[in-house]
Amino acid sequence: MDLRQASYVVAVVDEGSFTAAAASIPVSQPSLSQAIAALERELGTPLFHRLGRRVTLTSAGEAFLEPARRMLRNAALARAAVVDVAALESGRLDLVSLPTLVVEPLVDLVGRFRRAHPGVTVRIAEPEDADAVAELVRSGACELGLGDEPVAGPGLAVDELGRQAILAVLPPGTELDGPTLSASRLSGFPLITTPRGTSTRRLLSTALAHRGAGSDPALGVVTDHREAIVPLVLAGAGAALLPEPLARAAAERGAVVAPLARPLTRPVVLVRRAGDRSPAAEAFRRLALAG
Amino acid sequence: MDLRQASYVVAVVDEGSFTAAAASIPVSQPSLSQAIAALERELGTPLFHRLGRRVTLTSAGEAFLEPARRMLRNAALARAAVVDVAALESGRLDLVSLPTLVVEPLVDLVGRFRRAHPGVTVRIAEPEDADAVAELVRSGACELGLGDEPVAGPGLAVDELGRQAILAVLPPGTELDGPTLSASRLSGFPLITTPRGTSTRRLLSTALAHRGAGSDPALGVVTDHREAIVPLVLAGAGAALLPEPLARAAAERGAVVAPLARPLTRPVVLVRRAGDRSPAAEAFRRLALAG
DNA sequence: AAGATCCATAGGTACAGCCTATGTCAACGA
DNA sequence: TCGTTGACATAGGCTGTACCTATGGATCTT
Repeated sequence: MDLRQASYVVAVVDEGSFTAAAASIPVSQPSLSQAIAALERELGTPLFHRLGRRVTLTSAGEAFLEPARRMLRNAALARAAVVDVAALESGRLDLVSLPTLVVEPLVDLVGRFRRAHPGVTVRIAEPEDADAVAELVRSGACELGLGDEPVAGPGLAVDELGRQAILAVLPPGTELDGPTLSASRLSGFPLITTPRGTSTRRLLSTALAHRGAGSDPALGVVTDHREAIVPLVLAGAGAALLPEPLARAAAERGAVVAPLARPLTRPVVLVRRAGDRSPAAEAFRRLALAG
Repeated sequence: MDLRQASYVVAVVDEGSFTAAAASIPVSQPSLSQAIAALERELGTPLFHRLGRRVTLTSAGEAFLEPARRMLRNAALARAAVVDVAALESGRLDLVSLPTLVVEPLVDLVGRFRRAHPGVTVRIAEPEDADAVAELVRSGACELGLGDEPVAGPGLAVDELGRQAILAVLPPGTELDGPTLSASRLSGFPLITTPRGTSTRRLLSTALAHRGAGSDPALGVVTDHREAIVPLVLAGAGAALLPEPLARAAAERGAVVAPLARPLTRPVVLVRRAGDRSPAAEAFRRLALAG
């Protein structure tokens, strides 16, 4: 017996005739006939009734069919399992992440992934703006994206990994009149943020939105240099809204940090193409979902 | 991929080395090396770490192993299923049965078996005496035996198919003094039976045993011609003890039939060799156990 | 350091699978 | 009724591959 012979038998059953089966494999009809005849000779009994121009399974053929299908399925499984493992031992995983999510949680995830699969090179792309995360994933330029919006476009799927609190970061020495900061008090500060379209800027707009529709915050500094925001706050240039991990780091450098009176959080989501199932991407996703 | 290649991989894992695996298959060591190398080339990744004089599975090999084992198991299953079916479409089933069990239940079982498996020739042997049923099965001369004793000798296994009532069969016109017949009343009749060693004779001895140890019944006629017993009773030559199916038939021909005061039954058992599993015998056994 | 052991490689032979061409038989249509 | 069509079987030739023996190279042991 042979995987080839078994697959020929299955093909004949599925296609209904030797000729159609041979065409579907593809192999010549005589080759298929001979292979099945050899199998029948080996097993000592016919698997098909030849009825002139029709064939049907004998009872022996019926008995053969299901184990043969399982055998072929397991052959495919064995092959796929090996290929998957091999793909996790070499290859590349392209990620894209909002800048504010790189330090937390991305670096930890990448670290753990690299330790589990040292053969896989990880590349982390930087998006042009907040919408570019989903766009890079959609286009296939990156396999997975880390963002803060559950963008459920066609062909995209998202997993929420958790939520981050958004905190106000104020100049050193700022006096607080309570454990939290009202939005109006916040807008009393000159605000430091990044240009329109960035996720940091969108956070700010969201936080101040209830003050009045369409009114822009009073901006103190707008900069492309994200890494300058905390130093600017420390230098007294104004206040900023930052995700908790960045805000905590600023607090250690002397900034005054406080939650907003109306607590603000944002989701951390992993974006992927719905159809894609590359082993490396799948392993990364499982790792991210596990914690 | 190939059943052959997969079995080579499994053999290497089980034997611990290429050389030992090759010896166990058997195939030459270079052939096995080449076959595995070809498989690794096809899959695109090594399945074994070659560590000088030891080999261990790679992670790809680990992933390959279990599906491969299932695949091979299903291949064996497919082959066995076909062979089993084929054996039920041609071949022979040798049975042996006590004469008193041939009419009931054997003929019905054989009838149903033949209808289900018309290609299988059934041969029914006649035992020399009651012990010969088990002996013919033990020796392999017959595959299955129908008897009335749960003989659990070494290598033999039995299934109880049910129990038969043993009834007294009395000459026409006999007056009964109740719904049952006492053993002493029975032994008042001259008794008709078969020679020592037969199951019919043993039944008689069992029924009368409680009257007194060792005492033989008062025998009227002892005959090898089992089919003569009922006519002899009808002719007034004496009484007999017969299993219910035979007794009922005698009653229709005029005999007076009554159960014993101390009800007597015998088991109907199917005897087989413990190890044997011929498809025909197994099919017959299932049919018998199903009722 | 030499021997033993194990896997890989090389070279050659035989078999097995595939192909094209053709034969045979059953169903269908004129 | 007879030819046509469609489907499986058979024949012959070719190629690839699985097998073998012989040998090489590396590692562990004595």
